[in-house]
Amino acid sequence: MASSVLKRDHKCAQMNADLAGQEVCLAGWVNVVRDLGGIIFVELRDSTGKVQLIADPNKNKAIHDKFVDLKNEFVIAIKGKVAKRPEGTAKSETGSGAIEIYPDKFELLNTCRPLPFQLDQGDKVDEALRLKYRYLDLRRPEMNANLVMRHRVSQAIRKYLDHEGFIEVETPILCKATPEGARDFLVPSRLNPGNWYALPQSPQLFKQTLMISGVDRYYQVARCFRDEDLRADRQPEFTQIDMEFSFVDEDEVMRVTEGLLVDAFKCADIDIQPPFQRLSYSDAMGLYGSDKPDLRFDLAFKDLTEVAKNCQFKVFKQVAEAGGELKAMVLTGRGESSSRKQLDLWNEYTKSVGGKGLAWIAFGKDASQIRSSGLDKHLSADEIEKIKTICSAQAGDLVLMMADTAKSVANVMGRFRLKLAEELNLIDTNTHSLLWVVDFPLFEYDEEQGRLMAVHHPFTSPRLEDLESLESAPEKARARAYDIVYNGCEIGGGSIRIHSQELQSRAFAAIGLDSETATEKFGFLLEALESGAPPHGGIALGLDRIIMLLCGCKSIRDVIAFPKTQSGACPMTGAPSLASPEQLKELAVLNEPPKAKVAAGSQASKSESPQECADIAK
RNA sequence: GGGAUCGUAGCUCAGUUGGUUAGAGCGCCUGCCUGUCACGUAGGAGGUCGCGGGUUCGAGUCCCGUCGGUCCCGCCA
Repeated sequence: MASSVLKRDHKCAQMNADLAGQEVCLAGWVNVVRDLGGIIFVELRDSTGKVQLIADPNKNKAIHDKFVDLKNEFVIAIKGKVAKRPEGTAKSETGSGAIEIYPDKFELLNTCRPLPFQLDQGDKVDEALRLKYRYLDLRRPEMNANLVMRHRVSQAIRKYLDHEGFIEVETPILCKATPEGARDFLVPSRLNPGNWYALPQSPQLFKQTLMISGVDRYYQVARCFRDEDLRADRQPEFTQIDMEFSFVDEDEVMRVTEGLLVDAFKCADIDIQPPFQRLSYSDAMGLYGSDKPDLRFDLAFKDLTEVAKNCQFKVFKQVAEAGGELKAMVLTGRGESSSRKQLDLWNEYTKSVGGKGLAWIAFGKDASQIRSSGLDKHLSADEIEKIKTICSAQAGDLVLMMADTAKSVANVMGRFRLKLAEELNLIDTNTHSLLWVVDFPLFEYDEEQGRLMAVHHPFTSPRLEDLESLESAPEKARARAYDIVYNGCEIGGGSIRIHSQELQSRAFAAIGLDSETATEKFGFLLEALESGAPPHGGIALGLDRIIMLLCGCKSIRDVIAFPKTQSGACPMTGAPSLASPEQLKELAVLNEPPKAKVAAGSQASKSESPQECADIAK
């Protein structure tokens, strides 16, 4: 087909009644054809919107003859006069719905085969199919809008960071594997047989190095790679807004991040007010059972451990004496309306997520009316009154309680809190809750590996007052780390780094990284720290998640142009696929005989014999 | 690694206790229709019930396995 003769001079969204009488040239896709037998209406869609074209056989026979053959998703260009729609036929008062176009020139730029799914039903179509034909999926205005939102936010962020004195620096994709953290993606090195690059889990070490290089403030819209199992909000490759600052403290990192988010949220017409609330990790866990609490609703935990300690109810008392906790949530006004069946269901839920069970007291409107999970038999009236007081419960309220180890109470009640909020519709979707969670512990004991692990990463600075405990009680040391949480989602996190070689070595030692291994893995960093490293710190924001939330999507796949399925496959291209024996040989990669399992949609690889690949292993 | 759930026409789905020729809406094809905007209307084509095995006189339906999608746990500094 010849290239376009007609030259587009307008976009659909520019059409309005003010252009009536003017000649315009538009190009786009046929959204729908409504052929009434005589007159034909064609909806033209481009990246900005839709506009109605008319072919009237009495007015322009030639155009009508061509419009008869149009089908959905044909690509056309037209030139014609804009006309205000006749009285009573306008679709909207303003914009392109108020006008229609009578083309007098027409060019068919491309046809379109019958498609595997209808674009106007895209939101209902199986996601595997959408991914296989992603170009069609993205053609849908809703998906297109997500891409535009992502672009706008990225632009706003770049502009903001430029103003704040950041420069964008690109860091390598082919990196060195790191011992801590997620599983690495590995890339074989042809030039160094048997050696492997790792794809970066984040540009962490490079950005710290840049600070030592005298780059005052760095940022990057950085692709990161982690070979872990996928979730609705996790892809094997994802994008971070990665930042690092020289000569900085927590307050400045937070100020800059807050300003950045203000500008980003503005792209979605959401106004947020800095400074954001700050909550310590221990308060977050103690009050909400989560290190990323959703504060759009309350349901904060009340601590009843004192009551448990002194009561005669064995279940409570034993837990309290063993160092555990008794905690409660109060459901206002649900004392009478919550049925036994409902409470049983909740009890079952808490058990299903690892809890030991739910105790409850329902206070009736009349003070003498109390229902409970048998607690009135084990607790004195005095103790029940005490519970009521500590919980600030009123007549008609329901108190839900759990006794267990602190860790289990936080975990189970934290989840239960979210379930209740959703089930009872306690979340006001118009509120936007942003908060900082601070004072994370520096290390956490890992049962599996039998050693301490860095909670954030091993370059995180301890709080100055906790320096001593690095050796004496490392699990008590708090980190100069911070997470940013939006509506219960972690959208970013960072820390002030260690900038002294001596302290960095102590931190490595605390997680059992001996100096030999540390030197092998991070020798360059330790050397760099000795070479005039400025104090520095930074943060990384999860761009995919932020865009997902701003777009109101349930999965980051909807805001990533070409995402992967839960098994890490790309149904459109067929990645990953088997490598040829020649490739493997050249890369000096021996492979196990594959079990003939081929990733979804992997057409290219189907023709290859797994046995062939196995042969060169010998 | 584990749990849950889904897989029937191009798409979205229905399909009873296992029982005749597997249905609907949309899309597609062929007509008719001059102000539609989910256009209307008449007709037509279109099925490896994901795949393999089993039970049964008989399987879309029951059982086992397997592949794929999604959600979750583990995992993700």
